[in-house]
Amino acid sequence: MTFDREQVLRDAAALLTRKATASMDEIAKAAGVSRATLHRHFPGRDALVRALGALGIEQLAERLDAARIEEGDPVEAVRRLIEEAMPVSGFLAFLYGENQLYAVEELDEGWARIDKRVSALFRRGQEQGLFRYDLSPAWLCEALYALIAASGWSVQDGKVASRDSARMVGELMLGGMLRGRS
Amino acid sequence: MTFDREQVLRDAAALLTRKATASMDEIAKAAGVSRATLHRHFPGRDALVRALGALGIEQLAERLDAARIEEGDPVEAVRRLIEEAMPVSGFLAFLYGENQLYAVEELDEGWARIDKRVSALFRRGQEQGLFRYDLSPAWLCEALYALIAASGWSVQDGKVASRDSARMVGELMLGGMLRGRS
DNA sequence: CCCACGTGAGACACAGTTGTCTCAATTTAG
DNA sequence: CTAAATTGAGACAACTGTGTCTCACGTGGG
Repeated sequence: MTFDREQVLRDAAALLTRKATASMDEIAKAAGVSRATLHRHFPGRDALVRALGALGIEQLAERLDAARIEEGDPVEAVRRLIEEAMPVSGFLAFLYGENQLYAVEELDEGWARIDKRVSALFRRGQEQGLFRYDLSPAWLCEALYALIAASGWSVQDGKVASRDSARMVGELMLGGMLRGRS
Repeated sequence: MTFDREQVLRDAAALLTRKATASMDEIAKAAGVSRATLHRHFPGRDALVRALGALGIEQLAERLDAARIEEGDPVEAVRRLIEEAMPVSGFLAFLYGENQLYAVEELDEGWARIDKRVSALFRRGQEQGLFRYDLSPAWLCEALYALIAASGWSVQDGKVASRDSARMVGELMLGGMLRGRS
């Protein structure tokens, strides 16, 4: 049967986010392949972790592109960002978690680029008088990633319905950061 | 010199939250003791993890008590809760993260009790017409833990000033969940 | 000053995991 | 149907981390 590299990396990210100490054998089982096959495609645990980090960065960047966060009304851009990020919340949780499974410069750089774009969106909203100034863009970024990751876990744990998750994150996040409220 | 059990567990929690794969030697170094001493006080990695989980549960419960979250105005109770939880955000991040370093029933039970009290606070606020109904207590709990944990990391990373962290969490959280807006 | 207690350092045996390899079985493509 | 490609299973060597132990050293109390 065919080896679905992307699916294996998704499964690996999901497991490693919850159990960073998972062995290669456990990862292989979670991905539905054998340990030998995993080793054929990734020459070592380190290579596997780097590959899933790189895929995560790539897919997150694609989601930001799809959300067109540099365009239009910042409030709507934040909503689109949340909507688009949900399907890759597993990768976001992995990358954001900084669980130090990786210490790869190119992943740090990739993450920094993503963070910069999101931070710029929050700053843009503040400059337009839409978002509160007293909540720093740095904090708003951290909060957003934490809520998206948390919602991914909540969906996985059945605590939140998948179709509700973007709205729940969006309402809480935007409700807290919009200006013009008491 | 004296062995400060609580400080060692705090240091261990801080390291393990960021690096779940940290070895006993790394944990010992982070705590400023030798691996032999760590093994003298905790008969194994498993015992250490259980001990820090138990301490975390105990201290979080004490913080909830100090915050008196069952009393008075729910909005003020949430503020007090956030304020009191900040000093133990490291333990919260560890327990909430469910990184599966532990699978100890008594820790799960302890966490479930804490979660129940926090959930009851959100429900009480909803019943009094103060908090939005469309954001479930389950989600509000997850979001709160995620934001408190994130703020702990942000302080540690220098992205947020320690004195600002409770306010940042509180404004975002309460701003998003209060009724009578937009 | 002396003794008891506790720690750090390091050695050592053991267990688990990793990485590699081989072979049989399965799948896929022609 | 056949051949090539790929996978699963398991063996094996090497490596890492754990848990235990011993000894020397430092600290504190009497």
